[in-house]
Amino acid sequence: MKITTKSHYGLMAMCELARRYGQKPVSVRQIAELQNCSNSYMEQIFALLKKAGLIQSNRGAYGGYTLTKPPEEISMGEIITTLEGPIGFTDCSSGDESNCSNQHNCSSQAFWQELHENINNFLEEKKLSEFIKD
Amino acid sequence: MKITTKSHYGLMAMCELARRYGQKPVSVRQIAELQNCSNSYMEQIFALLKKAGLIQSNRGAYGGYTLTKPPEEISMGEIITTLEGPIGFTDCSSGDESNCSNQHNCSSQAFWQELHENINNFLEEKKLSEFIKD
DNA sequence: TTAATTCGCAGTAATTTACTAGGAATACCT
DNA sequence: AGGTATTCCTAGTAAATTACTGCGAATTAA
Repeated sequence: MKITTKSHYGLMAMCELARRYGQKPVSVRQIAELQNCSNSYMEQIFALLKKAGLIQSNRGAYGGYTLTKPPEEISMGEIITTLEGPIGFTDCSSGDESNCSNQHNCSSQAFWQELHENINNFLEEKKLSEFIKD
Repeated sequence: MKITTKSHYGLMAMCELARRYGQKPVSVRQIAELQNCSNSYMEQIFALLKKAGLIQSNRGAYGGYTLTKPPEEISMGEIITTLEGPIGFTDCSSGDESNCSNQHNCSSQAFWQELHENINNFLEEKKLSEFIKD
């Protein structure tokens, strides 16, 4: 149970955008430099966040990215699932039991479902605004 | 944020052992068959669980594995971290900030730590006994 | 002694991660 | 109009991890 660098970089980037919410767009380059990350890789992360509707872009010189809504309205769940993919633990934990080879005796699927819900609830309640420094 | 098949199989196996707690040892083969999993692979999973002290083995014919303590005293956290490795999200989330390239502005590490704690607490409180069928 | 089992180690194919690279499209500024 | 800074798009790739397979030795109950 690890998270990938995409979430790591991506969340830091979202925090930076949140710090500058309401100001001019921030370029990928600025944020990539701040995090010792290559432009290309950071671009891909921003593309995911944009596709999910969390940020919007301005192309061309002096362009960059801004949040689409205030940091109070962005949940950590939105960010993490965008970057990490849906939080699923087993085939059965998401409701589809058809792939479960041990349907009759399997009591562990109930656990995966509870864990799933616990994490999702936590992530939905936590908002980006709670993690802005200064 | 996915779990691996090791946890999937391993937890099911632990549930089976829990169902038969106090009875004769259960062989790897029996459990592997139940789950459409190869003996070899299941053996490796059992080896991890044994190394962690969660189960004990009896070698030779009519041997197998049994839980080392009652299912009420085995937390899901013990099982999951044994099979999945320690639940760590970033270098900084575990307290060591030395690898964090953006120490000064980084407010996201606080979040990883909170998530970490949330999951760990959940896993520590949940006991294997809650997920025994019949 | 035989059969059933754990134990231990080696190897490997498939998948995922974590990038790198290059160029096209767009928009601001002079 | 031209130069520069940016997003956008796609392809490729090395390294790591996952999910196994296979073999053979050690052990033990019957």
